[in-house]
Amino acid sequence: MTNAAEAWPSPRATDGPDDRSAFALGLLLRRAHDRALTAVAGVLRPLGLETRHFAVLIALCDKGAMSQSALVEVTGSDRATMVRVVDDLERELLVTRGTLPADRRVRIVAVTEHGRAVFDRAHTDVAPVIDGLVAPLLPGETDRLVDLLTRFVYPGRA
Amino acid sequence: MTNAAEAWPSPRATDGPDDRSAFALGLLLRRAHDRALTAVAGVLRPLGLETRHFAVLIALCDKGAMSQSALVEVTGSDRATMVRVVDDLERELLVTRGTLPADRRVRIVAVTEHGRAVFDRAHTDVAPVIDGLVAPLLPGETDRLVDLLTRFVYPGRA
DNA sequence: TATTGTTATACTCTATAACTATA
DNA sequence: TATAGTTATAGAGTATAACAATA
Repeated sequence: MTNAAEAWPSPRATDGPDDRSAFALGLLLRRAHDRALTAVAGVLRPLGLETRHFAVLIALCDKGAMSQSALVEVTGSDRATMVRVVDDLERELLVTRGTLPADRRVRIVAVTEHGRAVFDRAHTDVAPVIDGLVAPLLPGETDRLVDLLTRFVYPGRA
Repeated sequence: MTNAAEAWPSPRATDGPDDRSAFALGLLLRRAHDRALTAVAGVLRPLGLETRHFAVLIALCDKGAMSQSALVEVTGSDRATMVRVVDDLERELLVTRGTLPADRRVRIVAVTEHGRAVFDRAHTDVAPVIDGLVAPLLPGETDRLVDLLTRFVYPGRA
């Protein structure tokens, strides 16, 4: 944190919570994501997980086994990355790769018991960090933020 | 960057606008940022700009000339990256690097007339895209989202 | 022909540290 | 000793395309 104010005669050379225009929305989203990523990644690291592994575990524990292509959709990553993420999880025995008889191209990824235990542990560790992240918001505003972001990300859905 | 065309619309991969828990906040922020980045970057590309160049131009046009370290603070990038971004902008004659007599280590970055013209053009082109991005939100909700994100990103400020 | 998953490769980004010139 | 800026480099992340198996 440098004292940008004395850097030049610009009245407010510090950064920009004052700029409320939608124009800064992209930058705002980047910083928000960065803040959340840093905090959550720090908690997951001791468990040997990265956020993308955690994202896959969330999907699997929340919605059940699904194909890798479905996981690609849910997490928004690409299929090449998903192969490596599932490789990692499989190596740690957190998930298994099964086959779908109806379509033998598809690999069904399912969480193991051990995987669910690790997820529960991660869940427990991450929860207070999330609470800390949203601490600047008033009660109810977190749900509001999640609601707005959800509708922003998934247009066309109610 | 993901190809939204492939990820959407999709048959029914059971993905997650239903999960409203704060747990998906990180993933939600990633997808939201990705969506905004893809859209804005597409508009800026014909102008020879990337979003980080645009972020610097926004700061300079909005708050006036400032040092590179101040730009690092505003944009949230690191100083090594900022050197290259300012290099790019300087090469295109969009900004100039000046010196601060009081501290000759500091390089004051100022937007040129040409730079401001390009910024205005970019601003004009990006505005409707932002409007399109926030179209799923009701009137007033965009300001609400920006407000919540701002307080999320800059805790400790009113 | 199209799609799922896989692999290999190339490219971009970022993080880091070393270096200068100033303070 | 500390800071602003610069440069070089290594590592991680991502995109791309080619490929095999299946539809």
